[in-house]
Amino acid sequence: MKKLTLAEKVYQVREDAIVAAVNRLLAEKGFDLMTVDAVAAEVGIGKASLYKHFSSKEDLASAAMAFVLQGALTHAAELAADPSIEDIDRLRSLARWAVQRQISGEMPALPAQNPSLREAMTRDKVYMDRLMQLSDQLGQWIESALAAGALERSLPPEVTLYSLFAKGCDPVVSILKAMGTYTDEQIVDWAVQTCFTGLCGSPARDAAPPQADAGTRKAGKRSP
Amino acid sequence: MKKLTLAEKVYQVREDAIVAAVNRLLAEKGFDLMTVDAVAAEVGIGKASLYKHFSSKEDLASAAMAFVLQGALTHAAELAADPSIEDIDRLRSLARWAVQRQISGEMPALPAQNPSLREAMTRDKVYMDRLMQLSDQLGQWIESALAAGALERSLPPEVTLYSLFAKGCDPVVSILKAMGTYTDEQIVDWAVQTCFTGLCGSPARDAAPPQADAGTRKAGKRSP
DNA sequence: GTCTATATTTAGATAGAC
DNA sequence: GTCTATCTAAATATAGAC
Repeated sequence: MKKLTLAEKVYQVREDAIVAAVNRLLAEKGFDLMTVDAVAAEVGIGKASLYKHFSSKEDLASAAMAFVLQGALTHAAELAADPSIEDIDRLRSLARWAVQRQISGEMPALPAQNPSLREAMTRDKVYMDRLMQLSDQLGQWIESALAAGALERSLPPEVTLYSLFAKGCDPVVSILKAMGTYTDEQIVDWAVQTCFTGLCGSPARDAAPPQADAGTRKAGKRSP
Repeated sequence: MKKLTLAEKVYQVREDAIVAAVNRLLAEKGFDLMTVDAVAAEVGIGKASLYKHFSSKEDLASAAMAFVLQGALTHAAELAADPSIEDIDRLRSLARWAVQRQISGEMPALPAQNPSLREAMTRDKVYMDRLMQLSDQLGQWIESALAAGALERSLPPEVTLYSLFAKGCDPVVSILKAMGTYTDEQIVDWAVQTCFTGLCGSPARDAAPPQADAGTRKAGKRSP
């Protein structure tokens, strides 16, 4: 680690504030509806100052995703450090982390169809490095969980990997959240559950408890 | 049914062509990157003529979704007419229909976060009627499948319903399709499979066949 | 490096002739 | 109803003073 001058520290702090603002706005509005003006306003700086840090709107989005990936890598490292956890549960925990981040409004929503955005992200070495690092880690856990019989054998590891990444932008989570009927915790549980055991659940399990949803609905919004 | 004059028929045919073009362009580019100019060019008419049929870009998108819902209702009616099918398989078939439509480039991609688009769609009576009709039909099948023990009891019917609708925009399908490694049919199978039995699969089942992926990869693109 | 003010571009929407 | 040509608004990006 290089020691930073005061000016560099100030610069870095501002840049972090920018990334945080972009992160929140991307989660709220998505890439296309987020304007650079709104980012500048949220940070409290002029728009021209923004362009001294990032040379395009696409670069802003890329930096936000790189930041999120940093968080994912940190969480993955914690999971890897605990030898008592099964690999399938490491995958589950990371999926849960992604869904929680989404439901708390901190997961950028990027349109996969935007070519200029894709190009900017593939050119971002920081983003790409972290993405590959995370993919590698997940890939190892997937292989291991497959060998242990904890994952469906007929699914290629790639399919499982992408399915896990996709949980970060599950539209069902947004819809349920917008309804306001259930607690965030309950929605996260369902999202992770449907990801790993599907809508049909585990046929091996016996009948669910009679009142499975007791205490899962928000107070004051119970349906008649 | 009212009898149409020739002029009305011509008008209707052109309108159908517009909806088809919008449908394809929405699937390819998504709402934000689809321009009205591109729609006019694809149909082969002037942009001003478009606005004689639809008064806004949002209305175009809404008409495209209403058209897709019409197709879903037709498929649902066919399933309902065959008494030999289990309700859980009706749900599966409809999910498969949606994924197939997506993978063949005929499923509009609409951003859920766009407020003006949401407003236009909720104001579109045709779209809303079909949406409710389909939701009702699916809701009945879900209740019935739940009673038969074919769906996980701990999941509220709403959650299952939205999860099925969400299969129409599953990003995993797009990613796998873009990779070019697998056949469309194989990708559809996996998408439906992960939806209903998840990444872990059914623990009750015995070991999968040794070479589960035989014949599922596209020719000439087999990995080393 | 930060700001105000401005340039440029793009795309949604419309006027008016036919 | 359809077309060409145009208007307008919004948003990305930049110039130039401090």
